[in-house]
Amino acid sequence: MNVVKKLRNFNLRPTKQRILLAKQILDGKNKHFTAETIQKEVLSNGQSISLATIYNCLNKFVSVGLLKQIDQQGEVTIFDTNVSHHHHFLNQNTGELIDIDPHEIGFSKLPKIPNGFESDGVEVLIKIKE
Amino acid sequence: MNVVKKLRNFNLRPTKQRILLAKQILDGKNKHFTAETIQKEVLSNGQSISLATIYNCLNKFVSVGLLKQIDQQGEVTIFDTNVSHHHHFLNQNTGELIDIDPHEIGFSKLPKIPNGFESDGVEVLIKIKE
DNA sequence: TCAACAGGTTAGAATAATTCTAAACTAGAT
DNA sequence: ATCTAGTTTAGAATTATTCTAACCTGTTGA
Ligand SMILES: [Mn+2]
Ligand SMILES: [Mn+2]
Ligand SMILES: [Zn+2]
Ligand SMILES: [Zn+2]
Repeated sequence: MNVVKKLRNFNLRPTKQRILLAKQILDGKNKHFTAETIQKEVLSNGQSISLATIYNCLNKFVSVGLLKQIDQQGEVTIFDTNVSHHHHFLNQNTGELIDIDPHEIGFSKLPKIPNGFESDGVEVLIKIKE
Repeated sequence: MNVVKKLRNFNLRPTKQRILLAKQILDGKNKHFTAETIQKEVLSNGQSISLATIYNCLNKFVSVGLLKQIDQQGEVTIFDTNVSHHHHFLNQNTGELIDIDPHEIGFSKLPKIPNGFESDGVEVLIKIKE
């Protein structure tokens, strides 16, 4: 079981629930999802897991770097399986996020970071509409 | 009363509450604030206004373009009196936003907008920490 | 001028995403 | 097999925001 190994690599006990979630979301494909949508997927798969556990697990996954958390527009937190540095299109009609490879964006000018601070990442959001 | 004129310009009835808020936030200085922080300011000024009204007014102000709404990190909505196109530093230590003039950022490369869509704005967020 | 009404305000209830509580369970070590 | 720290869970709590529905007020035009 590959997923168990991955969890162990991140010092996470491979519990039934974490394995279930990891199989669901860490399958190599990049996804954006919410806690609720994941629960629906799991339930419609005939399996079950509490929402509290999903939040516990997803937050844990984020804290070890298995997921990224994206807070944006409105009130639901979106999780992102693409933990490498990248940017997003935001489809304003649907709320859907689409990854943008960092190589597709180049800067010719950037502001100086305020004194006493250091940069902790630059995120570009390109809002699009039909 | 300048504020009344401004409200009228935006087809907003200059009610007591809107005038109070407009004086508080549309004083020419660029600010980022939440509904709660505005209420605290108003109350500590000896005046009073309900939170529902603050939300009603701020949302109205946003819908006519007097304010911008910024949803970011967590659950409180931040309003921005700078309605012109600009970017932000996000102080990760405090959650504070700092405006970045669009002239301070230049792009040497941007991705092509997906077919059937058009760009509706590019927002850069530079996360900083001490 | 002022009645009429569309639009605005408000307290408090409702909603909804997320976190907390505290009791039951389990993975992994010895 | 036993122990323990870590995990899961149902349901309660929290909290930002919106809704409800009754009351109020700015504006207008007779
Ligand atoms: Mn909102
Ligand atoms: Mn959160
Ligand atoms: Zn992404
Ligand atoms: Zn700003």
